[in-house]
Amino acid sequence: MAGVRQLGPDFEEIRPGFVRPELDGRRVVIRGWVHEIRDLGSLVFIILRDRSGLCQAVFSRVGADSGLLDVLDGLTRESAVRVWGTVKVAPQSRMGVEVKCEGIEVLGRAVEKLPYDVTGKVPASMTTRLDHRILDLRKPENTAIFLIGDTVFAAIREYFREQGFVEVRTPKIIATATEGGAALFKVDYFGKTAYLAQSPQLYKEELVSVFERVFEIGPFFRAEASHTRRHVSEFTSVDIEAAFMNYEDVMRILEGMVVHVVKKVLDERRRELELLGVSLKPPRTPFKRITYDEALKELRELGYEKEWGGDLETADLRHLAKKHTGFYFITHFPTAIKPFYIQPDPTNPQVSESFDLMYQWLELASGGTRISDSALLKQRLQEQGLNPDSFKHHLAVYDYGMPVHAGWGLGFERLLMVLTRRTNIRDVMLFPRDRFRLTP
RNA sequence: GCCUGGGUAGUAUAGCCAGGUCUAGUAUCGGCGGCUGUCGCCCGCCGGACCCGGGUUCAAAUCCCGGCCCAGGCGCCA
Repeated sequence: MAGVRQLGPDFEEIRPGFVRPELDGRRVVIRGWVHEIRDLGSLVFIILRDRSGLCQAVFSRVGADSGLLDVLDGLTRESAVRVWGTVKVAPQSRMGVEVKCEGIEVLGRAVEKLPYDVTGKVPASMTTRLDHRILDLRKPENTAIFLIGDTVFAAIREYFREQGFVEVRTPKIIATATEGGAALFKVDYFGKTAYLAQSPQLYKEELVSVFERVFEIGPFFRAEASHTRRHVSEFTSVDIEAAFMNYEDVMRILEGMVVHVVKKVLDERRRELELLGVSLKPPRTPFKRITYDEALKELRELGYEKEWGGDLETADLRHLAKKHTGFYFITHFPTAIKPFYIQPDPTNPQVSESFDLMYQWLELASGGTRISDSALLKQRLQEQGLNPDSFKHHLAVYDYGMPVHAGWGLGFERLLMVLTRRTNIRDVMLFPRDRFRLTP
């Protein structure tokens, strides 16, 4: 049976979440953390927890030896313990089953006064929670977020393998800004100035000329002084790049990935979704697609006049979200507001073969067809005020047979926010780094 | 970088506008005692706080100035 391991003829090891009425009468050993203690005098109820769930252990003080009484008297919340006893169906308990225990051993003692209320009876501010993040993560609903995240990682990798993509890792310490735009963190690199990478963009493009289809899941860094619920300085990006594809091809790959991820989470993380109170269903494909021009028209209809050529601002996206719920694409942004490597539409170079994946007003991903022509790429670099000399290694690759290619980058944590219905990105990061936080 | 709001026991808050009745209230938490069916256990007793510095005033948690720290939003972006 899942979660049960035979230890010997008399005792099996079992995890708290796997204690079920069907195991009535089994002699078990359980390891976990003390989630709650309800001491009624002669009777002591201890709720044990590990990431699999909770179970109730019952101890009787009547007839217990002094050693057991001492351990029970000194027991603290959140201590790591091992208990042993017999599983009993217990109609008088809400869980319907409990473990009638004979013994307990403290494996790691927690102090009496914990830095904040781990039971959740009293809410804690984000600052307090993050200052004591390990304790905070032990709350079942917080643990659940990262168990779902684990499944999302696995589902993404599985999907790309099926699609013939090769997982790669690109440098995170780089010599020059890759795209301009976002501010970079400067680091001292043996006396030279280097930067933390803001994206794998140029490397992944180069790599399609070797592997055709690549993807990377990795950390990237932005030194923006942003202070919002959806920005952090270190985030996880899911990036793909594929040869012989255009923006429409990679949009299909992107929506396919989202659907695969949702299905997998529904399959494997039902308990965690329930714990979070989230009901999910796989979105229908294809996702809705509107062009930048159509977005401006819709904004105008909603009473917000916007001049052609500017980027869609947060306020605009919030207005658009009234019409577009769930996932949708905005395509064909003006070439001028996109990075230099985005392919202009050949029939109308003012607009580009680009797209953003939105969830309501939250931007999840952006991508497009890339320029594969060396001369055009140089021209675009210059038009954006960048110096082609500092891109000479990159440009050289375009002389060695660079195919047509396209790709996108998706903010992993933003996707996890959507899947777990969290409104603050810090909730879905183990140890977030933002403008004002560098520890723990 | 800019704008707005905030900092009171371990945690979360009330009090601040309209200074004195604050010996700073409540919940949770922790300690001690009681309880054989708890499941946000319950009951009794106890413990613990006004961010730092300066100023105004007979009197400051409350008003003013400076500093430090935090939250949210904007711009930018994933």
